Amino acid sequence: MRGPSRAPPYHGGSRMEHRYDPQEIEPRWQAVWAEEKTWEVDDAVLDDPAVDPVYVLEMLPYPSGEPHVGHLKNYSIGDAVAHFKRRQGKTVLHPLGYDAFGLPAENNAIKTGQHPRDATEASIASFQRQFRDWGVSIDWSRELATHRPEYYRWTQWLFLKLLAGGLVERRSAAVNWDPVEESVLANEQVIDGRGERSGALVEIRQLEQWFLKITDYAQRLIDDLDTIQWPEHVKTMQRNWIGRSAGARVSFRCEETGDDYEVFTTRPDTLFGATFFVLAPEHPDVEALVAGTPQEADVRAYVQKALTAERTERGAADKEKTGVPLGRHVINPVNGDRLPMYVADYVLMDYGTGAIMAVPGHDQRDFDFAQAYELPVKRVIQGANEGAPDSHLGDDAAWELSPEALPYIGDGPVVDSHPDFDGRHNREALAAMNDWLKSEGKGEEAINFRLRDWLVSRQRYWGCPIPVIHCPEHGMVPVPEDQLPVVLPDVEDYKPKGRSPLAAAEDWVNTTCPTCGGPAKRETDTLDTFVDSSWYFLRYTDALNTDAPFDPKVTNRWMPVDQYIGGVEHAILHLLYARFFCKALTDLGVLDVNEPFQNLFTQGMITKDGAKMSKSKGNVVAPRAIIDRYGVDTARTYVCFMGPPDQDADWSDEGVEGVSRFLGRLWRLSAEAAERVGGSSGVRGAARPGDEAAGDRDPGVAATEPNTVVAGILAPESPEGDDLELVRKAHWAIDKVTQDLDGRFAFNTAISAVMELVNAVSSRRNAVAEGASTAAAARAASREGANANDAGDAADGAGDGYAAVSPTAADTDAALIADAEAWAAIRFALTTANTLLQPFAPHLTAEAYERLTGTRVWEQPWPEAEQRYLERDEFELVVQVQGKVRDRVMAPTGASKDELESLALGREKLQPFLEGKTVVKVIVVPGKLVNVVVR
RNA sequence: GCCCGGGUGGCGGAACGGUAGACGCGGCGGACUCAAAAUUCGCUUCCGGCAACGGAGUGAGGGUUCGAAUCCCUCCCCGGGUACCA
Repeated sequence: MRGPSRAPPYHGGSRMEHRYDPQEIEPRWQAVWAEEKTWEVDDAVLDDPAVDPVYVLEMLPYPSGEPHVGHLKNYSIGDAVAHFKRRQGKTVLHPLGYDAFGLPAENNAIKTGQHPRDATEASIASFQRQFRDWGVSIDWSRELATHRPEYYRWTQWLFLKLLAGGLVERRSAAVNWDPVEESVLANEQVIDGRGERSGALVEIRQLEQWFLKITDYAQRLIDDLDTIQWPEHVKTMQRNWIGRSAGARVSFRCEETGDDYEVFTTRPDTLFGATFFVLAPEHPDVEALVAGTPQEADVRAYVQKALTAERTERGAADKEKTGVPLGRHVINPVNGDRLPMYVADYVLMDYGTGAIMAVPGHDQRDFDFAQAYELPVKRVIQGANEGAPDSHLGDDAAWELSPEALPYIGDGPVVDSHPDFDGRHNREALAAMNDWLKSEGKGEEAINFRLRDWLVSRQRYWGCPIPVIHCPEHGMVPVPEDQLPVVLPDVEDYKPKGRSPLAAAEDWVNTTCPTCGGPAKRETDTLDTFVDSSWYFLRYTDALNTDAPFDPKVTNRWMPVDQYIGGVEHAILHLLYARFFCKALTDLGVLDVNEPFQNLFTQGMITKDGAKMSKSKGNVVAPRAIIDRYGVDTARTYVCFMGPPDQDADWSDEGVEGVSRFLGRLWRLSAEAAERVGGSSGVRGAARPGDEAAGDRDPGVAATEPNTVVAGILAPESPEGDDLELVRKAHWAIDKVTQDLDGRFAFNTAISAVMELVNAVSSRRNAVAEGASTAAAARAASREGANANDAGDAADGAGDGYAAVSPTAADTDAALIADAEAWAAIRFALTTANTLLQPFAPHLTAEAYERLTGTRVWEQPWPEAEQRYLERDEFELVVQVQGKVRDRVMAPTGASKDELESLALGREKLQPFLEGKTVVKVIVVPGKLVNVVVR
């Protein structure tokens, strides 16, 4: 029936070669990449000015047990970006490491006695194994782990730089104490008054702690958000967290003691409305103010209660206002009013000055308090709709000035305040009031931030030791640089008992003072792990440097990270700290990186059955299980196909199945096409068992091989008919996928475009293989002027999927040629599909591409769509009446508006809708549609 | 409460202000097979109709426009962040 040299007919999986076997393919290509160190990049390339460095980075994973599907999604996205950039000619840095210090390993140690290092190293080994199995294109030569001395040595070094630069402070502070973890927590780690990890109610304690002065950078941390491309909601979260408020600071003098109390207010325009004054329970002067007075006992009792109250309770905005009078008074500097002083827990010590002027007329909280304690309420801002003297709107009830109208939070004219301001709009008067305050020496304009300094000390074992020595003579002495690292000692007992477990390591704690050589003790607190992860991305740029954390010449060239990818859960803490670190180190001359992450992509969470995955719910999807079953290409492609990658998506086993089917189809078609038309002889790369395909080619077909090279892909020279359509589809896919990948992260639609292409290939292939060669033959014959009827009949036969008649001998030659042309188009389309899918499924596409072309897909430049295949000489014109689609008709691409209009108006299908109506207007969108407006 | 997102078939989701529902899943029907699996072909928003076709339709209600899922206003629901921040 067919020529003896033909490849066996396609039977979908009947032959070994056609079976998609990811378990066989994937390790083979991973071995090639590992062997050739394909993804390693030498910093020396940076010396070449022609090199365009791109830094792609996923957030540092915390290694615990096995990686989960969130990691899979993270690296699937990041790796797609890295591959895409490489193939666009960039030199890509794509490293990986481990955030290895931290509480889970330590808590495990407390429970089991296993050294945290051992547990951590075991987890790292497991993570590393999986990441390698995932085929992620990582430069493993730069791998790091924050718990290793060769890394934390430089964490300590940087800490000392910050210390020398005045950005580290040790001070006694009211801190969040987690009674379960027996450790201090940063404000950011307290969620609803409970420890982030332990869930225990947090207590407030006064302790000596280490702080990094991030507040010095508050303004810059806000301002520079404008210079980076991050999701707007992440920027907003950071802005809110930093919480900049503009207002004024004003001093109130205590009538009885003569002491001044400064307050911060965002509403200096309501100063004249203050009717009382409140201190926070933690305010250091509270005790002294009432000492020896009749109020002392009540105040003490109240403060005691307030301080021990649970934070959740204290923090609730709808909580009833409570407080106690201090029996003291302050004088309002602007009008001499005598204001009673109170202590009340609705005033917080750690915002502003811990003291407020209370303006119940224009503040809800002050108003609530005033109501509860029957304090006077004074209006100093006129409501917009209230009591306007020049009212001309009649006797509307809203115009009445009623006590219910207070508190009035809005804006309006200033009243009953000061002759200079009364009658002016409050917002307008603000600046003048600030000036006036300043000239009168009563206060001044001020900015206040919600952001607090970063508390970095932890009374825990498994962290980076703070490299400081306490000497009885010289106080706090930094460990000299040449004595770094201060190595974390081994201890017997990991359980914190209100102090760091390190305190028990006596041999280690007792040391000598670097200044005087006398006996001294080491600092026993360790650093918050967020410190470790605030600079790791700098270390990658010069990971093997043993003389410094990094060489700024190298680091500055790689930085900033061009594309950072991770979960939104780090939107505030990690990202803010890392930004602060870079700014501080830049100011200290260590570095020149103002913003570390130029572009940020936050991936959505993968849920299962609509819920967050968790062991306790038993709804965890293990990447390992998916990969064992379907291969990693399927897993990676699926997580990118689930939906827009920045959105949450629910895991679907059927969805994975669908992607697996798609890859299988691409594989079989590619394998068959490679066999049909043959790959190039220059096969290199991974050897595969039973590889005989390369030498097993049809010489007849080889003669008609395409010879046009388009962006590294062999393309048919002048395809026709269905072949042309297929080639068009391939170029359409190139265009679509390129746009979707280029900064849009529209991976789901990119993959669906490749699916469309493969579906088109499949149709064409079936038409050709299933006896339709008859049709092709006839088509070829008809080009040579043969009988047109034959062509028609044959084409009909093809439409049914059967060859109605046996091809004649004369037909066979023509059929061979037509067949070869079809296969050339198919091969081109498949080559394109593979090259476009490579960022998602690097193993399958490497194998298929090599079979199809004899070259390595990852070494190929990203393809470019050719305009001539994107354009058509006809398009489907949509014809609307009153905006409703009534007809569609093919129209020439270049047609003028007039031509399109008359074409549309002449359509028969339109007539019923035009009958008895007058055409008022015709809208013509060239290349798109005609809309007829009738009346 | 405030600040961000988001509401589109049975499901995940596509749609520069211009054909709503690409692609995938699921479902239904067919081919192949002794049979099944795998593969493959077709149909699949809803309502009416054998069909051609017609009508409705993107959370609800209004508006702008020749034309709105898309832009504007009001409201409802869901998710996230934040919350006595003066």
